[in-house]
Amino acid sequence: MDLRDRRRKILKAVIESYIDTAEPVGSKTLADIFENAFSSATIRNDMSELEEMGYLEKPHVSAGRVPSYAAYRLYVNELMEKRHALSFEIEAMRRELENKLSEFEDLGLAASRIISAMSGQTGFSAVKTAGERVKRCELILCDDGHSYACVLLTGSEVKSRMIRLPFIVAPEDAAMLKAAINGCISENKLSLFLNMLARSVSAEEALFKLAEGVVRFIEETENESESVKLHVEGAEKILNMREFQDTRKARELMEYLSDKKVLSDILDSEDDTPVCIKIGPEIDEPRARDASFVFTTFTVDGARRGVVGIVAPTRMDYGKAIEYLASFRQAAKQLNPHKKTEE
Amino acid sequence: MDLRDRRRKILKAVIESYIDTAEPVGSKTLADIFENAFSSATIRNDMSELEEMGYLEKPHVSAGRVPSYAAYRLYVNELMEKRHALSFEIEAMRRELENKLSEFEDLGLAASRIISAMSGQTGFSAVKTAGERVKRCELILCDDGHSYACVLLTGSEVKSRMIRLPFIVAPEDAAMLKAAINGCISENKLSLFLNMLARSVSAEEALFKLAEGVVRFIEETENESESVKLHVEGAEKILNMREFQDTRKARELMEYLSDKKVLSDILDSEDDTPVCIKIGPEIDEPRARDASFVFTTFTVDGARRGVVGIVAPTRMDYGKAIEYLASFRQAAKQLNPHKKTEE
DNA sequence: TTTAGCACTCTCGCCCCCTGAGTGCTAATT
DNA sequence: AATTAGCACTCAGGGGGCGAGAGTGCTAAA
Repeated sequence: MDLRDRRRKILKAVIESYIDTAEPVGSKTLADIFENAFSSATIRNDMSELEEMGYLEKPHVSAGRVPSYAAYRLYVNELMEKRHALSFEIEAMRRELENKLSEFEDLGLAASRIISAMSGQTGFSAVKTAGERVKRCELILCDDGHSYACVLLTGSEVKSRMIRLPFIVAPEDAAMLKAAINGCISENKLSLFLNMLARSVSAEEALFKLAEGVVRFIEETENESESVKLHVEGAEKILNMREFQDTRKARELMEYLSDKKVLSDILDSEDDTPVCIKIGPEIDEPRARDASFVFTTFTVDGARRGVVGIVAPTRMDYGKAIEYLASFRQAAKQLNPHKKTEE
Repeated sequence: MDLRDRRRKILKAVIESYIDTAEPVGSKTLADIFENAFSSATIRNDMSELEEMGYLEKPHVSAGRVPSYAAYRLYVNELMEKRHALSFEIEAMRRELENKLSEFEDLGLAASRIISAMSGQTGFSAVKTAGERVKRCELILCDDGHSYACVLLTGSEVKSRMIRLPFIVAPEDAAMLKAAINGCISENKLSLFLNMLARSVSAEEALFKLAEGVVRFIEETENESESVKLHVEGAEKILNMREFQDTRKARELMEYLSDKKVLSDILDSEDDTPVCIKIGPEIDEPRARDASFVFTTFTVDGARRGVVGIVAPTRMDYGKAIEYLASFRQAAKQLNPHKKTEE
């Protein structure tokens, strides 16, 4: 039995036991786990070495050992057995995604709910609607005769809104308005157009109201598309965890999670691995010291991009989390009807 | 000084002091509040009467008194001084609502966020999109030449979705498809139509895919429209409160709040008062014993209806909560461009 | 290099006591 | 009859002391 190897085994066992029970792990417990292949004294020696190397910590002198953040990092990088997403899991995820997506329309909301429900942990998502411009608008007269459905097309999305008017606008006028607006969109002269229109018709007139509504909708859509939307779902789940029994810690984490600005910093730091892991202090934020974030980017329709992930105590089950997220990523890809799955 | 009157004053003072400090209130504190208009002994006598009447409770013998649920009920019904929504507050709320609404599009999400942010408490919302049928669909060819924006009109809403196709569908074919589908919508024969179509063209064909996409979108929209969507925002805020320092209580409440089914029960119980209040055990749910719900219905555009409210400990500031919600209600009404505000 | 044995340390739960806040009752006062 | 002063009583909460149990590090033997 190679010494290095035994130490790695011991470290792995400590981490896995701690993930499972949230209790510090003692030498005797470990000896049991290894069915006394080596004695508790041997294990004590190794553990004391591992402590010096910075992988283990003692809450106090007689409490067994707890993995350090460095240990978790080593664990996810090297020690952990990597499961890979099972096809039936991907399939379940895909169905769920399809359902929820039509139920919510909001991609981020759907993503965070699914991942939270499936993993039983707190889920989060950030979706940045890439800063796209509106390319074209359409106006559709509604059956009530005095409302128009305004439809905007960007490169990859449709958005629509009802514009209600106090009076009737003739379809011909609406058609003209549409043509005029579409003409101005490309040249970025919408507000100019609105000013011009204001001079030729009264501001009270329905046609003007319609124009105003359309222009505002376009502006809002373009502005919105630059923003990032964050969701946190199932926040109560992390409260069940041992480490957040301490009310102060729980509160601080909840606060951090609802602080959208800070959270988005983490997500910006995404690297190129499919599933990214941030362990405790790797996020530069004291309130998140005891939590880890596991997340992945995903695409739907090849265009709308997002980040979805799981927040849990640092002693979370990283293997499971990675598995769920990989499944989600795959599932989202399969939703895309006009591209083949690559990976 | 009429005795009845004094007792009411004392009860009011107990409640308000408790709302403020979350500490049981003793006779001496009260004597101070009344600037020794009556002695602590007198107050003790009255308090003991009030206790017998069920309005006050003792956590233990030497801890001062705490209002009972009945006391809060009496307070909101009779004792409390009713503030009314200030116009500048309504105005601020309206602006906020306009912003957020365009930012989120999701009415419920916007409502819960606004009310949570403004009140500094946990906010929630439930929006039922009244079970409306799709009346008409439109298809708009996108610039990429092989995607169609599918737009659905119900009586009061527009919904849109991009349908991407692997191949090109000729605009004439799309126009025909649209006409056919619109013909079938009113007679509820969509699935029949799809079957029929399947017989005349291959299921692989783009036209069929398009038809399928449209029909699915219609079905989803109609199903969705019967559902209720719930949001809870700023859940961490209630954790700051004294009464939820107890982790078990906090967890239970959070659990209850994320249990969408149960929460919707409360909301169904809305009565006809503009702002409805449910105090602790008035909700038949042990996990919510220590919380009160203050909520109101609102309408935007005269059509989309919802419920929005505040959850807080039973000792919340009911006056403020009511004020915020009344403001919100007003603000939502003013958003509606084609109806005059009535109230 | 591994293991058995042992003394040592520290947390945690328990009990006890003390203090302070607030009460209820009684008797005196208005 | 209503109010008030005075006093004995109760009880939660904090602090200190104590013992049990868990786990360690060290030493010496295998």
